[in-house]
Amino acid sequence: MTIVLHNTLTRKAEPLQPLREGHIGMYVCGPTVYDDCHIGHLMGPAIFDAVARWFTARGLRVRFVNNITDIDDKIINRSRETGEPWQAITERIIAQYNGWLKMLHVATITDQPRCTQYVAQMVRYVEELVAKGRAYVAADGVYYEVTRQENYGKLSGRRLDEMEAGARIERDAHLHHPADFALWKLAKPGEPSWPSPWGDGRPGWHIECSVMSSELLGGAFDIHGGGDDLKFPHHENEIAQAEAHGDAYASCWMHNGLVQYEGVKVGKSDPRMKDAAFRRQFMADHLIGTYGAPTIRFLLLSGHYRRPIDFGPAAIAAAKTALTRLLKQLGQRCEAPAAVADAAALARLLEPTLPPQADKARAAFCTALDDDINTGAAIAQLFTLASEANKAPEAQRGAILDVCCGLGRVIGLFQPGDLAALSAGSAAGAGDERLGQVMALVLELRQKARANRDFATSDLIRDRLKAAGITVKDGKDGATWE
RNA sequence: GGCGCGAUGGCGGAUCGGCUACGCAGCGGAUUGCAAAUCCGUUUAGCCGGGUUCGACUCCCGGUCGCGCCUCCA
Repeated sequence: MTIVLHNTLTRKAEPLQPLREGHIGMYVCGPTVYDDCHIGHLMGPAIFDAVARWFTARGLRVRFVNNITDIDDKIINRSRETGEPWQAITERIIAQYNGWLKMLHVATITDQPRCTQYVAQMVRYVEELVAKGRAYVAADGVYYEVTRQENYGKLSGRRLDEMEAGARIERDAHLHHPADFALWKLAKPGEPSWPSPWGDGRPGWHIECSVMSSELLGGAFDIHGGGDDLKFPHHENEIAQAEAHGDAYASCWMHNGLVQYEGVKVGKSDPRMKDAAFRRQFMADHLIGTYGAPTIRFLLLSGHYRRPIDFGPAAIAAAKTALTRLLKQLGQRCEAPAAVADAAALARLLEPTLPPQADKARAAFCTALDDDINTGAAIAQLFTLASEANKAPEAQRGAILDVCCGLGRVIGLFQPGDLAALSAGSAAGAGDERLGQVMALVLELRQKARANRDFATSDLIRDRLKAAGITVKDGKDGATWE
């Protein structure tokens, strides 16, 4: 077994070689908590949850750190605009964020450090950078000096002289170089602040990840993940700080593709975002409320993590249809409690003898995930397994579906309650008990009509209900509606 | 201007030097009183021009187009 991962730093696929035998330290940049969660915030955790789950199934012990930026200019500004205390904003959004992660079955995060909990360590870290002559104190804070670094820009593949030529970097009088960035920002009156040798203030954005990752995972760790948009400047600057500090930092960098709409990235300053209805399409509450959390997880995993994902309504609806079909076929076995699969659990799934085609699909599932966590190709094998189950003799069917369900669960699909979560969005009012009783009566009367071969009455009932937005389905165990 | 990524069937989206990806939609069939649902089967590919090769969607070179980053972003 060898897991191969694409490393952004080397731009090559490399075999995963844990720094510490049997263990993986993984750090994934989390959100700045100043506003309601959108799908971009959830993408990283969901994707890297699948990564962590696969590592676990392959016998590795994963420490998965996902930080929270809970102090930042945006938070301060929001508080000023709304009057809500900044701590109240961050607490509220963190609770919301964790709620969504739970619904998406993100279960592998082991640490969720907050920036404000590590300010003392950050101050110490910055002091060391200043002492080493890699940072300098200016009028409004402490800055990292990029020109003192040999290979600044190696992650994103850019050079300082080229960047200087770029028209979009504005010269700031007190910076030694336009690419220098803040390690510590001195507070203006009324702003939240922490003490430091340079005066009260708050940490810069990039320093928190360098500090928290090394605090929790050590100065050298296995994997650093995040959205593709963080490659520069955020991750580049993390590397810069860590190297100046004397740390090896992350061996492998993984970047997930970003949210798109009709082929174009949906970003913070996208002109389309000015339209409230457009913006709403990407909010977590809208997506999860409309399509169900399992659909969103499924969609996120149905391609390759490095590719962007288009969140057009048609694509999401297709994902929902496909997932619903699988879940229905798998049935009750998805409702059993599911733990994150370890090596023993995966071994149990690989053990049963299956018909050749199903066996091939099962093997292909693992191969796909070993190959840079190709969840899309892996999911395709789940469909193949489901299809093979239908073709197989009755006696083998259950065994194939058990394997299919089990494998899906390895990447966090097919969890208890998923099918219900999918229908919850569409069947408005289904939870109404009185409506349920009325419907039971209506269907009973219709059944009587059908028994008498009075199809005119039977169809009248069905058509009228259809017009009212209720679909009647005759199954072999009686009719159902939704 | 610099750096990087991509171009696959009606749509989304993988793999692979010769063998069905897969899903959605469509079509045909089974089932059904008729539908729905379900199941089975199935049509439609690989930007353009060169090259390597017995053979390329797959490798190499060139072009075209699209996208991302170079500023806040997950």
